[in-house]
Formats: sequence, C-alpha cells, structure tokens
Amino acid sequence: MRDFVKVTKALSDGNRVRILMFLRDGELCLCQIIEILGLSSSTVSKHMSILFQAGLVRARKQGRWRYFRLPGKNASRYIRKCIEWIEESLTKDRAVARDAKKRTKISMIAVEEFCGTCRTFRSRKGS
Amino acid sequence: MRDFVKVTKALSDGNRVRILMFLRDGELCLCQIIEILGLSSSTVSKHMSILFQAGLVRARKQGRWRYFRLPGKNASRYIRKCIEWIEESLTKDRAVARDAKKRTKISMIAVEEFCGTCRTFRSRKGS
DNA sequence: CTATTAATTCGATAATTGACGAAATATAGG
DNA sequence: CCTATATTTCGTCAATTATCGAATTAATAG
Repeated sequence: MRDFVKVTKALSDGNRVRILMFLRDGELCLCQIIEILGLSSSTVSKHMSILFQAGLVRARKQGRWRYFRLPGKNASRYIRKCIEWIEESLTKDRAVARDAKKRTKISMIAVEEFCGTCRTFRSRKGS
Repeated sequence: MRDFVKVTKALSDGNRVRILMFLRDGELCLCQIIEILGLSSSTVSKHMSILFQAGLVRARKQGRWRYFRLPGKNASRYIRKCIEWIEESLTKDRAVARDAKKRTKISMIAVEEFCGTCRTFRSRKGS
C-alpha cells in the first residue's frame, strides 16, 4: 500500500502528469522540462524526484545534464498499467496537446545547443 | 486534465484506496465503512464525498442510511480502467486483506441490525 | 410532535504540499 | 585552480488536506 500510494500521490499533481505525458515521445533533460512547464528549476527538480521515487520515470546523467524518460518494459507490471491508463485517459487533453507542440518546437534545437555551451554561444551572439 | 487530477487526488490517500478495495465485494452503508476504517464519521463522510465527486463510487440513500458502491459498467472507460488498475495492484496488499476480513465479520450482522434500531436494541440488551 | 439516530457541514488544528529564490553541489572547460 | 552552468538541497511561505468534535440536517419510530 505504501508504494502504491507513493505512485498515486505522484500522479495527484497536474504538472507531474503533464511531464509523464510529454515524456512519451522520448527522453528530455531537466532544462527542457523546465522550459515546457515554465516553472523554476528547483520546483521541477522536486517534481522529477517525486516521479523517480515512485518509479514513474528513469533517469540518466550525462555530463552536466540529467535526462529523464518513462520506464518502458523494465517497469513493474502495475507501473506499466498505470502509464497505459494515464495515456488512455489524456490523449485528447488540451494541456497535453499544448505541451506536445511546445516539445516539438524545443526539439528543433539540438539538446546540446538548447542548454549547455551553446546557450552561452547564443547569448554572446545576441548581445 | 481537471477531472483526471480529481481522480488521482482521490486516490492519493491510503484510506480512500482501502475503501475502494473493500467495496469490490458489494455495497456498504457509511457506518459500516466507519467501522472498518476506525475513523470518525465526519472524516469518512468527507472521504466518501471526495470519491463520489471523482466518480469512483456511486451512492444511494435508503431511509437514514447511505449506501456506497463501485460504479460498475456505467462508469466511463477511464474510471473502469482505473479501478481495474487499483485491483490488480493491490490484490496482495496486507491492509486490504485485513479490511476484507473485517468486512466479512461485519457482514455477518445484517445491515439493519448493525446500524439502526437494533444498535439501540443491542445496547439495551447489553446494559 | 418529540426523541433518536445516520449523515453532513462547520470550525479548528496539525501536517503536507507546491512554489520560489538562495545557497550548495557537480561537472566541464580553460 | 577558477569560472560557468546544470541540478539539487534548503528555508520559507501560502495553500491544501486529513483529522476531530460540535453543531446541524434528514429521516424514522414512538
């Protein structure tokens, strides 16, 4: 029960559900998630930690960046079922559609450019 | 999204999940639920209201008693999926097993006896 | 109508939660 | 080592939540 409620608590916030929905299209690094949600980095970091603790996302670190993704087939049966349920319930959701669009836009910029050295590059170019 | 989060918020409390699990065996009146959970009547009433608002239980009133049950086939697809998911995830849960046992014990007393006139009867007999 | 009892609503309280910004940590590059 | 940047942790604050008991409402029985 403890673990199960950890999952339902993780799902009980709209922003966290949004994250799960746009992670369906593949992994993203934290700063990309920050950009899509429009929340502070500390807040998003906390959200990711809650999703991670619940087993709803996997994470990997590469250099300075941390990438998050849905757990896929390695996940326990009830986590997989859970994600299926969320997907089925929200495919037509407006907020989810908006996020997907935003994600597409962000994905046009290569990850290494979006956050990282090239941000410095871009701002140098801009100023 | 609004409605979906209403459901996940309803599920984000262990006591409410317990309620859903022991309602699988059929409807119960509020005072029976109170007895199984061991919480105050006002608290349980609030829990039932939250579950009802989320569409996770149905209710009917008969006389002074209010009976609650799972929504069954009338429920929307995603509510049914949700309940399936909970069931699948918690069939082996210890708290759920404990509640089921308690429910069986309570069910030995007819509903009309358990709460209602016969409670007076029993306490008169007892004192 | 009155008394009793089931259930809900109300008001208070302690705990939890979501948010932020500041400070700390980690990593890469010079 | 020093700087820059991505992320996490910490402290704080406001909002929400789970709980209770008291008061209220609803419905039956006498």
